Amino acid sequence: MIDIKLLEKKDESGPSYLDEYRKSLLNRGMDTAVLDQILEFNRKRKELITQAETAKSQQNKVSGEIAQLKRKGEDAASLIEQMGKLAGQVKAMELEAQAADQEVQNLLSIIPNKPQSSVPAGKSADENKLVKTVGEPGKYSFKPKEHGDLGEALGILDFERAGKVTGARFTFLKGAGAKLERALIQYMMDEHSEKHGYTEMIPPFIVNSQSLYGTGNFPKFKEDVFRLEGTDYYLIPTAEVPVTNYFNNEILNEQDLPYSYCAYSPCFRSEAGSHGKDTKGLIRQHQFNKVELLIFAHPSKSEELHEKLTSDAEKILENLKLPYRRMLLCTGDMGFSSSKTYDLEVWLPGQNSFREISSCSNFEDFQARRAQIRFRPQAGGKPQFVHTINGSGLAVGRTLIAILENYQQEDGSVKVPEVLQKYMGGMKVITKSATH
RNA sequence: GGAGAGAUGGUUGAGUGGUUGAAAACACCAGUCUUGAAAACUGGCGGCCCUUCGCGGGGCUCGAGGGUUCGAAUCCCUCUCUCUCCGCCA
Repeated sequence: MIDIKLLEKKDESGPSYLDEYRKSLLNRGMDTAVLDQILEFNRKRKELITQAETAKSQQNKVSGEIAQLKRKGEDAASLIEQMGKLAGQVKAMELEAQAADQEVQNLLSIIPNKPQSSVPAGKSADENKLVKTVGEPGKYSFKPKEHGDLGEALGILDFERAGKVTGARFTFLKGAGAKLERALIQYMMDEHSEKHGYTEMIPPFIVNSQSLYGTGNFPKFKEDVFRLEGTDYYLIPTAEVPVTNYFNNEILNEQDLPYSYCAYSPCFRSEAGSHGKDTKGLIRQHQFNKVELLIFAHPSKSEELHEKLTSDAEKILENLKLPYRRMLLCTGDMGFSSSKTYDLEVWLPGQNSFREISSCSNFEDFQARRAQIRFRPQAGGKPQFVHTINGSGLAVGRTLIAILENYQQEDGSVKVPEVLQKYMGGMKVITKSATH
């Protein structure tokens, strides 16, 4: 949620927040008429509130007088009758004011965050900016295979049976594949909690609609999540949802910031609207594992901590010796709630391309405003919204893909990255004979 | 799933229809005292919204949402959550 007060603020000296926000909507390829509607509804809302509150003030005053009279044992019948009429009017005015407020909230909840000034304007992923490339794609004396073919041949991935048991976009991991997945989770959690200062967390994998609203998934992207029928429970699309809402409706102490968490969870996505996209292999599944990094930051520190969080995620790729690049997303490719996003893309020789493996965003106060997460400045001032930052550190399924494709050998076996070997019981190579 | 109890400010905890936004204590902040700290004393101390340049004024808020009433923390209804006992269960 963006701050409506900023939208209303006029700036004599330069372009106003409203002007800039309007421009950012255009950069995302969106219509800006909604802004005028919001401002108009808000003007109306204030007018109605003032009206209703004047009447209520009168009501409170006379109620007090009635109490006085009664206490003295005097007659208050005429005042009570008079108030009976006023009570009806007050109710009507309140309803009107509430309706206007609801309009404002509804419209406000479907407009995206305002990008930071360092975010390049652009319509699509083609206009994202390359920040850096780390590592060299390996040289192969043979044609590298895709992970799906490799995994099936090794007997560690089974797409067909998953299709039978559940449906498309699900997979069985088996033998060394299951072990590798587990090793990756373990390794990432250890690395972030022991070396990067995050507190481990395993959140609920099911949340209510309010939490999804808090992170910005609702109301606009309802169709992306799985709902448990007949309930207000939803399978989480990412640990970001439960963890961000961990502090919802709380006022934190300034000196306790930042709070940093690394959270493991499976993620469930309906992938509505992606029919026909990435149908092969593990790239786009309805269920996948992820280790998520999340920081509740002081506003003055959020940019710095966004950089740190992104580097922390990159460290995993570097330790696994996987070539990757960091992209700065342009306005058109950025998520709804984000003010700035870096994507980390890992090199996949089997597909001869870079694919997203982590997305690290600074949401500033956009989510905190929705979820009401604040801190009290030490000077005893008014509570302020914290900034939230999060990113995958990393998507485990896609990391497994990257390992299969980057570490494959001509005979179809796959070497185990050195840092993972101790988590794999010392296994150095995954071969077909190792599993059945 | 059955039976019961409960939800009040940062915390504990009073309060059952009329100056109760809410006693008290603790915590916290500021000041006095002190070389400093502690103790003691004094004062302050929820959040949101409308209005005002500011001082200030006003409204809402006692788990959430409705209702009764001139007036609700207090009465009624619905929901959520917590606790105890029983059943079931990894």
